[in-house]
Amino acid sequence: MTVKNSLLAILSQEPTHGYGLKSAFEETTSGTWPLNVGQVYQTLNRLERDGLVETGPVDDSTRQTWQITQAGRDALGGWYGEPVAADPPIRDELAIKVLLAVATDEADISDILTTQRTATMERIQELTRHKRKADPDAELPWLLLVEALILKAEAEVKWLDLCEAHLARRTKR
Amino acid sequence: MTVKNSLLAILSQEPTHGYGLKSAFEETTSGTWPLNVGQVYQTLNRLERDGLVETGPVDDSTRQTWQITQAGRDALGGWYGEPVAADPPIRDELAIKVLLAVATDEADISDILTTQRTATMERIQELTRHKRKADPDAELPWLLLVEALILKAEAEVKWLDLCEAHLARRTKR
DNA sequence: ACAGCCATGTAACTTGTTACATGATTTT
DNA sequence: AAAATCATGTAACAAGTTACATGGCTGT
Repeated sequence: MTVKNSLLAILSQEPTHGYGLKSAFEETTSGTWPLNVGQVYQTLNRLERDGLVETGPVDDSTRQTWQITQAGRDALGGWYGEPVAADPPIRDELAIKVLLAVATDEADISDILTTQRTATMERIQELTRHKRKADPDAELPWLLLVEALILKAEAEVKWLDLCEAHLARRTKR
Repeated sequence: MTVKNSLLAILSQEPTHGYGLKSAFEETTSGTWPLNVGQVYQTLNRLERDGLVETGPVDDSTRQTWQITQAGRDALGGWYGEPVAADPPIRDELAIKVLLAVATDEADISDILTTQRTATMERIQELTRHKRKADPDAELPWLLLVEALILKAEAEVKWLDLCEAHLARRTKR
């Protein structure tokens, strides 16, 4: 749903052609989430099928633009109005992996935790470098995004530490 | 990939029949992530197609079991050995939503942040109740899971606060 | 007898994604 | 002239998910 709603959000501003949607999405997310153009056209067809967008005027007499319909605006309003779903929480690959490793008594559980922590801490370092370089006036979206990624990564490291503590405690007895 | 690898992890212990895989997965994740049985059979067919599992003996002379192949063990080892992918980071619906709202100058950006924070804080309260009730000896996986969800939710709230601070600062000038 | 769970399986569908074919325009 | 980017579109596939059909077993 994320890609669909994102395209609707961009189209809610002005009619846009396919490639323009790709560019706008990647600009807005500062290149963090690349979007294959092919997927834009696929998604537009699906949105049209569902009556959320329709073809608009041809700009420069070459490019086909798409525009949002009222149903599309309603759907977008619904997306903005509802908190992101947390029930059931979205599948957390790391949590599932660790829980399965614990449940199946996978020998290398400690290795798994260490490997993940190393990777995540390196990531935090890199993100922090980006954050220091970011200009909060000119690049507010980029800064917000970097901060989101850092906070997520930090939460992950905290959890990995908790896991180790629990497991060490369990092994001892 | 998560469901596929999860089934491999369970099968790495012992051959299991379809419904047993569903039960084992839900038990391991303490019911947090329900798994439709139909999906188990679908996934088993795909794993068989890829040579990662094969049909095993029929237990009780009624139920068809499945067992992991060497290729399956290799794939599972790869999953355990690699940190979960962070490049590009997995799509964060909330971050994308907020960034798009900022970029398109969506009027209700403050509402979006408030709605999300309210929902997430309620979630934290509920999770904290679960955490207090959990017995760390008998229910270690459940406790770990609850802690993961709490840490994630807390990071989300922190980020929402940061967003508001940045936006307030921007509006002022 | 009936409800509820255990159990298997298939069909259909959604979302996301990549690979490919094709060509115009722009930059070097 | 070559390379890069802009631009559109289709085919095919991967992964997740639901709905449905079907029947056995178990406890009340």
